[in-house]
Amino acid sequence: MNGDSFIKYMARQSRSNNSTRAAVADKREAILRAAITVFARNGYFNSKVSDIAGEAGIADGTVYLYFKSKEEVLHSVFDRLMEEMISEGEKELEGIIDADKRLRRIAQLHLEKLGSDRNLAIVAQVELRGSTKFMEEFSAAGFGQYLDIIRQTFIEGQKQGVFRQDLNATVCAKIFYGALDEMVTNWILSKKSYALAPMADTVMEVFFGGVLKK
Amino acid sequence: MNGDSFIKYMARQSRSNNSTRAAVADKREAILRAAITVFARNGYFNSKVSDIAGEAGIADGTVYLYFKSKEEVLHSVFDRLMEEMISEGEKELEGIIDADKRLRRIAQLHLEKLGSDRNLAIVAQVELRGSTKFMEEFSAAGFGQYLDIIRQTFIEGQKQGVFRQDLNATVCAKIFYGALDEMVTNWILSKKSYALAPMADTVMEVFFGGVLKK
Amino acid sequence: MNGDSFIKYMARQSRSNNSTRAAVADKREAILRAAITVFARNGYFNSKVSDIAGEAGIADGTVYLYFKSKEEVLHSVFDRLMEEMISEGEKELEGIIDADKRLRRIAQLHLEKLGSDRNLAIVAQVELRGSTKFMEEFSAAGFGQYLDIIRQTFIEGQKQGVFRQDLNATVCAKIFYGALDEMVTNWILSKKSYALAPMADTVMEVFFGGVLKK
Amino acid sequence: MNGDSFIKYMARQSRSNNSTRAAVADKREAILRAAITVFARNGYFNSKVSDIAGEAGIADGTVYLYFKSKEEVLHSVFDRLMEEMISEGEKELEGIIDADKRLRRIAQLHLEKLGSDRNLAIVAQVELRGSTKFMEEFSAAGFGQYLDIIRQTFIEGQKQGVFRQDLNATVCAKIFYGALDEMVTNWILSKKSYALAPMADTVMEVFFGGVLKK
DNA sequence: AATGAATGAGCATTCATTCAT
DNA sequence: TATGAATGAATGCTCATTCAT
Repeated sequence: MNGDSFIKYMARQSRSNNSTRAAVADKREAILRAAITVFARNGYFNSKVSDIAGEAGIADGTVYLYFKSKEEVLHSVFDRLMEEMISEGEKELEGIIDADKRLRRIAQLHLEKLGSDRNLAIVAQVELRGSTKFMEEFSAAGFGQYLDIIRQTFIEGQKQGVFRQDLNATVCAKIFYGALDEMVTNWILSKKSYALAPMADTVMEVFFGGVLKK
Repeated sequence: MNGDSFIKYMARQSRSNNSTRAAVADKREAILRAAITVFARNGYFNSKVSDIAGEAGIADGTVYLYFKSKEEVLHSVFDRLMEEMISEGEKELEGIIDADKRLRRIAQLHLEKLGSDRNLAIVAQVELRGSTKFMEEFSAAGFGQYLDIIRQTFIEGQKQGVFRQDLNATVCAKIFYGALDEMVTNWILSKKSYALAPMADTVMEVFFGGVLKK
Repeated sequence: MNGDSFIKYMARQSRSNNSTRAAVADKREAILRAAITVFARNGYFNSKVSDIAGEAGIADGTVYLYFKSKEEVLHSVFDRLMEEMISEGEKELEGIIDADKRLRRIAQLHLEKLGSDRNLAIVAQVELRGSTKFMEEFSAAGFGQYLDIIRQTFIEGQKQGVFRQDLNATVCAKIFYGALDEMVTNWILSKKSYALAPMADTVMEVFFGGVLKK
Repeated sequence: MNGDSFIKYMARQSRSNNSTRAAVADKREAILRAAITVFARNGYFNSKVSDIAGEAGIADGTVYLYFKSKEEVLHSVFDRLMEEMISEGEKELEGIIDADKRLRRIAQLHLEKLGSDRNLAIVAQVELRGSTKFMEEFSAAGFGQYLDIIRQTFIEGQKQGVFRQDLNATVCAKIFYGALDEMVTNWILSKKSYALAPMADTVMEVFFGGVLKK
């Protein structure tokens, strides 16, 4: 005995092919966006699942239809961010051949991306680091890949003869990333409001030419 | 008023001045050390007060004789670290006049300090950032001071004519700190075991001279 | 926007209006009844929230869906009792005009009400007094109102010419209430089992006529 | 090897006969007084042993040299009060033969005693009732004895022909006590400041003559 | 799929009591 | 006797997760 009405039956039919998948993605997306807002506001550990659900305008239980746990929500935020940064980066870097120009473009993209969404930046910089376990086990993949892109670009530059060959590419990649990262962290914590993206230029200036007077 | 003998009175005084105060400091110290170990292992939020007490070999309640709350333990870890880094730094830098040499020494000290205590480094890098609130409200003082020392040194170098005057000192300080910070973070997360301190050289090499081939 | 059928929507509505509200009231009620039992058995401070939950046959956390805290449970017990005694009293006294008959009816109702639920009486007599704060801040309203009804009735009797006009109404109301109260307290503490309500007659006899032989 | 000084030794000797016992009684007394103050302020369950010790100007542990537990302190407060009221009462009533005069004197003494020490009254009225267990198990003896003195006096009055013989002495004793008790309770809770003792007259007036107009 | 009431494991903190000094 | 640092059992409350509807 199925109590469903005809109307509901039709509605389910119409949903089942295209729109279902899209709707699912939409709601997942909405939850992730809500999570970023909430995590940025209170931190991961101080955020309740019900806060996320409330922010997303859904019931608490619904979160569990799209994510296995609160932790998985956090991982998904990170995964999506890394995925986006890498894929967007690849697209943007497609035509750029010179390693120095590629590196400069990476710096710009990095700061543009995080500078355009303060909440996302907060979660990325602060919350995602709130757990050694997380850093070790989960972020490894995405983050390592990101750092590797920088490293490969640096090596390419060394081959191209633009970058000094006496420097360790891995360490240089870290320095480069660390410098950018610090720009973001300070931007988040700053009480003043300023654009993040333009700082890419100064970073590149120093990274390329150093601070010593010649 | 008090039936105690003079000798006994003096003994008690001397105890309460020397050994008691020392004992109190010792236990506080022991708790902090235990907390660093435990926080490094599980993260702040996943650490129980009873874990800290257990690690320190004391009863749960005893923690509260020395700290007001679990949170205060975390803050104390941070405060002590910043204090140490700043005071040790000041002592080490005393005789060094050249800004470039001072900066190099700061880099070395930073990596030596954190490189000598992996747990402390983990807490410093990972746990202390696990809370936006924490970063904003508490670390502000110590961390800001630390960054300012670097900035002042840089400005000094600009005056001395060693550093380029067209660069913004604040941004350069952040780049310098960010690069060092990333060395530490990667060192912590790395599965390989290597010395952290020597990386100061490469960082200085890049920070000073840049990566571009001349 | 919602794929639910109209029928289903209506069904849910009617459920949330009737049965849901009733169910909520039922569970609140069940918790209050459980609390009275538990408080009567062990006293407020020696009762655990889990005792109340256990007695009510629900999980610990469920108590907090209906009450903000353990303390609020106690207050609710008291509030409900005062409310009931006053509203039931007003209903019962409606047609009674003579002040002496009203007073007698109040005495009967008071002892009937508490005499019909030993646990409730225990909580009312013993637990609710276990805190000066409670007596001062919370019971003020209800208890004061109750005592005032007695006082007004006494004044009415003085106007009607049944009661001596040389007596202070407030003090007489307290004597009346105090006498009844002591009946209840002794009944609770007594190891013998006897009916409480009939004692109203003796109290009225003494209160009306005094103990002196004429 | 005993480190005690000669002075201390002599001091101990001088204390050991008379003054020791007195000193012990004094400190016990001081603790009880402190306890009354503290219990009156916060209630028994909300009072810490360290509060009592602090109020008495001694160390926490010292309380346990004079009392077995916090609960025993409460019982001692009660025991001493009952003892005092009964022994003082007996002394005061010694020469009084007429039962009505005895009863009037009891009422006066009761209100004088509690009216002279608000904190004691608070503890007696409010805190000592905060536990069914307490009322049942401990106060039984003292309180029962007190009520019995009233009852016996009433019976005496019936024999003397002053009191009506158709009334149950036990119930009358309770009414009498209940009326007095309520005077005290209201006095404690009242925000206005007034003398408690004079209310004995009104209580006797009503108890003896009743409220009905003749 | 969506709901949200119910669950119950988990934990920071308190405080009566002890005991070495 | 007196101290007060140390203990550790005890508990109110939270919140991630489940599941009947």
